[in-house]
Amino acid sequence: MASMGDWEQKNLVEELTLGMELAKQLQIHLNVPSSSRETREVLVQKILTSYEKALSMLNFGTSLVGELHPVGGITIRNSESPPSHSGSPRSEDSDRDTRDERQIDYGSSSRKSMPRWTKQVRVNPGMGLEGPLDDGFSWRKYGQKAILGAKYPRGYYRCTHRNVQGCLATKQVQRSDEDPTIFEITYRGRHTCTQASNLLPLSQLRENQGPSTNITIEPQQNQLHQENNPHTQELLLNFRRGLKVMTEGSDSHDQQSFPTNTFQFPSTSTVKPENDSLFPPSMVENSFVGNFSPPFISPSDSVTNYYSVSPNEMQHGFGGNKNFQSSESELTDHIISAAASTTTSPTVGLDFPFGNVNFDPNFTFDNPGFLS
DNA sequence: ATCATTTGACCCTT
DNA sequence: AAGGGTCAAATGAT
Repeated sequence: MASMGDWEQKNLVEELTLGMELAKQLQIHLNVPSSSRETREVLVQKILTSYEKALSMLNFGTSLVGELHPVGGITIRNSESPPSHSGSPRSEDSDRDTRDERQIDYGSSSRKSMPRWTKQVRVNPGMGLEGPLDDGFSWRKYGQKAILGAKYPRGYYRCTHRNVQGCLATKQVQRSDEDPTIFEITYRGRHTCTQASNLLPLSQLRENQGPSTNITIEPQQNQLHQENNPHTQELLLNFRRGLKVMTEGSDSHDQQSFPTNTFQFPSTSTVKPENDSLFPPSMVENSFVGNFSPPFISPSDSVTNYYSVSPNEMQHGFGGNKNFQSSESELTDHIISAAASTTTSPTVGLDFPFGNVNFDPNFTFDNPGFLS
């Protein structure tokens, strides 16, 4: 992978270390009867966030694999093939997706070589999404264009910090005309902005490691002007609280290569609701898809993930899942799901190999083989 | 006043 | 040449 700056690497190590510490705490809490479930869930969320951030820093190959079965939550599907099989009718785009990104070149800044991956998000009709389920990144819309053969226009977003920090991450949101409840989101490029790591300041996290910590991954000031709806905040809070971690079928997948999966809904985003053509009010009251994107980028060339989102249920919980994609992208190792903390399993299943891992502060990610 | 979105024009890729 | 992607001025929102 491209050389990583010292600053970034240091942050990464810090993040991973923090995740480990949190995991240990969780382990302790699991054995303490007096520990509330909420506390545990908070820890889980922190862990997930921590690893999420680490992955984001790494621009590591994460892809959503497998299925999620929250109580009406989100279904995630991953596919290497164009998404037409799952509802998207626009083979042109899909073809292009698979065509352009045969080689990933993280070191190059050329647009062509930017990593790209696609996921699909389904929003069950009949309810509006309460708030911006976002990926922790701020997106700014810079264009919208009608696409040949598509009923709905495609929205173009870039990282808000493009100018300030030169972050080149972009995403496109395309609503499926066959199934208007499905939105195809294509991510491109890597977030180089510091936003990702600022979402959950380490200092803040560490201050809140006590038994009665509250959610700390709350919107930072830079987003306050954008989404002040208390209801929205509450929803996001619920998302976080509802996060559950489960693993499944995690037979023997190289656990040394971060078999973690995370999905987060940081309440930070500056993306506004889409216009009606893309996001009818009947479906989304607030921008959903516009904000719904994980802060990670898959190194695989064209990965399609499929989310089925039921906003009703999402009020109770949500979850996501992603895996590092090795050569076997079919693997469904770990599933992270979020479900209502009041309606689902009261326990958190954590099979992550957090055991006795220690991170060497001098560890270098240039280490050949680390990522392979 | 500042920042985000909209939208037509322009550029680039195929 | 056609279509997709981006730019940037106009407009809107805060």
